[in-house]
This record gives sequence, C-alpha cells and structure tokens, in this order.
Amino acid sequence: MPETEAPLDFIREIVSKDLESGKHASPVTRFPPEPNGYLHIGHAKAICLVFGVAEEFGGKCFLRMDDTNPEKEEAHYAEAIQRDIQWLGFQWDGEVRHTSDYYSTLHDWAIHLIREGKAYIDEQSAEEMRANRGSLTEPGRNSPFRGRPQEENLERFEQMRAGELEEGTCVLRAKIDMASPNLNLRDPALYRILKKAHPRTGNEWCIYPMYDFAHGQSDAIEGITHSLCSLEFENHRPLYDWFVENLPVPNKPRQIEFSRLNLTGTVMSKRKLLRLVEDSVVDGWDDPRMPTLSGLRRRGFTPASIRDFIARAGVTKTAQTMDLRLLQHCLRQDLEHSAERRMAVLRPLKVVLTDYPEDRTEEIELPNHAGREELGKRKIPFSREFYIEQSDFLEDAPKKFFRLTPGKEVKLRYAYVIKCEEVVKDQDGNIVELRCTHDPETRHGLPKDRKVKGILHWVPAKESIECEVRIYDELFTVENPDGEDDFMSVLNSESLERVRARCEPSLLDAAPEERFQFERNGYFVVDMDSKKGVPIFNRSVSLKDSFSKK
RNA sequence: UACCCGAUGGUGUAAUUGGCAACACAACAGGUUUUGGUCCUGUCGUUCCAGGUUCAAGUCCUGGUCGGGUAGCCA
Repeated sequence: MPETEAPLDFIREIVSKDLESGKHASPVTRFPPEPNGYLHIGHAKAICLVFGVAEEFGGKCFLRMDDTNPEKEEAHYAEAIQRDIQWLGFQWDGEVRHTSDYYSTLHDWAIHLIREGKAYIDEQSAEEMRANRGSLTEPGRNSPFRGRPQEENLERFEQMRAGELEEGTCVLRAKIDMASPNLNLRDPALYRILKKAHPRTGNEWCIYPMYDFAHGQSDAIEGITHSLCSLEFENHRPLYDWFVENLPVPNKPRQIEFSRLNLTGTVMSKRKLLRLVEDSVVDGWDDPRMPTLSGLRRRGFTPASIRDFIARAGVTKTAQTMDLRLLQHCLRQDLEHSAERRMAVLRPLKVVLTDYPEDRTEEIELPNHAGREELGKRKIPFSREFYIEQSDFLEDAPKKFFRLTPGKEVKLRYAYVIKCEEVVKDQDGNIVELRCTHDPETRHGLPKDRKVKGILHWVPAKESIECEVRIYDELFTVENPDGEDDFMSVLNSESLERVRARCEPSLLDAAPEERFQFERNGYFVVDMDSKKGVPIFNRSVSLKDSFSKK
C-alpha cells in the first residue's frame, strides 16, 4: 500500500478501488516502448507511473518492447531504453518481453476473427482505402472486398503469410463499422505485408500486426490489469476493448489514459529530436542539451531529481507543460545536500598579493560541505599568486557591487581579506592582473571592526589545473518551440559555450559522472569525454543568482 | 465541420467528493549567512463564461466559449 501522505492521483485511485473491491489481487502494469528512439523526460512520467503503481500496490511491472514495425526499429534503441530505465531506478519483473514473442498467437487470433466473419482481406490500394475511409465529418464506404467468402479470406491470408503476395497488395482488416464517428473503428488494418527482416524474428514473418491488433492482446496475454497510456490513445480504447471482447483472450485489461508531460523550452517528439541529432544541431541523443534521459544524465541530472520532478508534476488528463525551472529546482535541492563543494574559476584573472612573501605557501584546509562535516576536508595551497573570476572585478562598480573594485576589500573564501591596490592592463587596455594587499588577521573569519560583504572563490596560480568547462543554455530561444511553424528556425546558436577554466588540484582524478558544486558557480558533473589529467565538466545547473538579474 | 478529452494564480497539482480555495515552483520584498547559494518570513486568485439547483457550488444541472487529440498498410 502507498504511504498515505499525498492524495492519490486518479489512476492510483482506480487501482486502489480495484484492489479493495477484489477485482484484482494485485496490479500488473507494463511499460511498452517502441524501440525506435531514445527515452525522454516525458517517458519518465510514464515509467514512474507504471513502475510506481506496481511497487506501491505490491504488484508487478513488465517491460515490453512494442516491436511490430521492423522498418523503424533497431536493437540498439532497445538496449538504450533498458539502460535508461535502470538508471532512473526501476527494474522490470522477469525478462524483457516483446510483442514479437506473441506473433504466432496474434496470427492465430487473426484467423479466429476471419472464421468469425469479423475480418477480411482487403485488396484495395492504400489510396483507395484512404479515399473510402471518409473524413472527420463524412462516413466511410464499405470496401468491395468486405463481403468476400470466409474461405477466400483464409486462403488469401495464408498467401500473405507465405510471402506469395507483394507489399501493399492487400491487408487484413477488421470488419467493424465504416460509418463509425470514431475513425479507428472504420475497419482498421490488422496485418500488413512487410518483407523486412525483424531484429528478433529475422525472416520468419513477412506480415506484421498493426499496433491496435497487437497492443491490447499483448496486455491480455501478460495478464496486465491496468494498461496505462497517454491521451492520444483515448480514441483507440473502443477498438482495444473490441479485440478484448472478440478474441479468446485469457483476461481483460483496462486501458486508462493520462496526459503527456511537456517541458518548457524544448521539443519532445521523437521526430523532432531525431532531426536535431541528424542535422548535428546536437552531438547525439545523449547531448547534455537534449531532454532525453541519456542527455539529462550526461548533463548531470540525478535519477532522484527526475523522479522528484515527476512526482511533483502529478498525473491528470489536462495537457501538462512543466516549467523547466522546477526540474532545475529538484536538481539543486538534491545536489545542495549531496554534492561536495570545490572551487573552480571559469574565467581566470590573476591576482598578486604584493605584501605576501614570495617563498611562502600555506595549506588551507577547507570543508567538502559546509553543512555536512561528515563529508570531510581537503587542502588547497595558498600563496602569493592566485586567480579569481574575471566577473568578480569591476573598475567602475555600481553601489550594490559586493565584489572586488579598486581600493575596496573582499574576503577570499576560507582565506584572507584582500584589498585591490592596482590594476594592471595590457597595451589594448585589457585588465590582465590585479595587485592586492591582504590582512593577515582575517585568515579564519571576517574582520570585526569593518564590514566586508563580498566573498570570492579562488584557485592557486601554480597548483591549480586547467580544465574544460561546458556551459549549456537552452536549445531554443522561445518557450514553446512546438508552437513555431518551423522549430528549427528558433534554435539558440549559443546553447553551448566551452571555457578553459582552472580548478583546484583535488579535481584532477575526478571520474565521469562525479558531481560537485563549484562554489558560487553552480553544479557540475564530470563528462565522459574527460581525458587523463584534463577533466571536462558540464554545468548541470547554475546556482540561483539574485545578483546578476538586477 | 464529426467524435473524444480537457479547463482552478505565470506553471503544475490539491480541496474531507456540496462546507473558510491549499501545496510546490517561478516572480517580487525582507531576514539569516565566510557561497549574492542554502535556510526562514511575507506578497501575488472574481476557480473559462452565462444561467439554474441549494442555507451553502471549484465541485451538481443546462447552454455556451476556449484549448488539445483523431482521417498511417506508424506506435
């Protein structure tokens, strides 16, 4: 039983009642992706729902590859899907299942329908079928093949299956109602000829079942109790139920639809994501700017932050566009507690302490997490020369600028209060170095006698190491790229910036996927492109910044 | 234009199923702070519209408006 904190969403409500009434002893759900693309944050909603329901109510959840279209599906997609689901933190019950496991049962059931007079072989061309389907407002017309004798149908279907007929010459259709206001019921196609090798069944079949003829039946075969899917299948439910009623299925699953999840500032359709990949707008399906699970993973999002986000989104039937900033909030909240702190300077500006002995070096010991002593400490050498952030110095600063400016003081995090005495420029007038003095009394705190508001992070000039930091921004310049005529016309040309940064020496051996907070900068994750001795960090999300927006 | 679904602050979700519209994010203002972070406090709504039922309506009824989905031999 679920913990009783939050109110149940409408689906969990239904499941809960079905258990109370004794309709089911425990729920069985399934996640049925088509292996023709990568999973994205929208899928995470479905995954969290179906696995969550099973977990919370003591049931099971299966993973079933919905592989009925060998033209689009590939094995590597199936592998990526499994990896992403497990990374998110879920494990399906037993082996991965496949709709293709049920091809022979489905084929038997097709014959069953023909024998019952409820299916026929239509030899109209695809164009004729479309023309005779009618439109949204006009009823369709019966196919001239609709009334052909049962034996002929059986014979034709056998020819289809035996490979004696060419692709496109005919299809098997259910005989339902060409005048139905629900287009899905206008004699839907059940089987088509496709002379393609299937990733799993090879050349065993040259006819493949359509989604509608495969999905509900697969659910029934697996003993699914609640078949949860997104809203666009709502109009398919009468057909789903029609098959369940008209076929000798072992049990009757119930389909329940919920709304898909969209994210502001991005696109979610497989077609559009594929376009981004194929046009090299991004580096691949796992580019850190992609809303795919593998992209979010590489960006540094944690499974827990995504699950939290999905939980906060809830489950309803209203179209859902979630604010990207909520997802970022979930990440910050997770990492605020779990990520160790480090110092890195993204755009270094050299500082020389003129009153600090040249041959002196102090070992500064600093906590890995100011709020969590148990995470330990590390050391950074401090001496006469170090780097601060270019943006932490301004020659002509406005009144509310709490950072370094000529003649003013700031505190170096875990080190001294320094004062800017001189600005060194090159021939072009660029600031290349700051000459400062320090207050030796301030090593362990702020001065009592005067106010020093600004605190800057820093790295030692000599011992810090060079690293690459990748700063990501949104892929699109508008909040709803789907609303544009051409979503490719609103691409953000500055969605990736690579900077040569310097970080503290303790980061030298950081392993891919390790996460840190770079103090005052944000949360960063080690990218898998990192080379030995030259770490690469992706910025997962910045820290909240109440200064720069003013 | 037919059918299906939906409508509560900028966003998402609640509301003991007819009883003071709550929570979170965002935004804004303030407090704390050796991260302009975290944390804490405050501000931000005629529940799509019009009628009706009722002591009482976000919730029930009638009509409308707006938004989404559907015309693959895709899923």
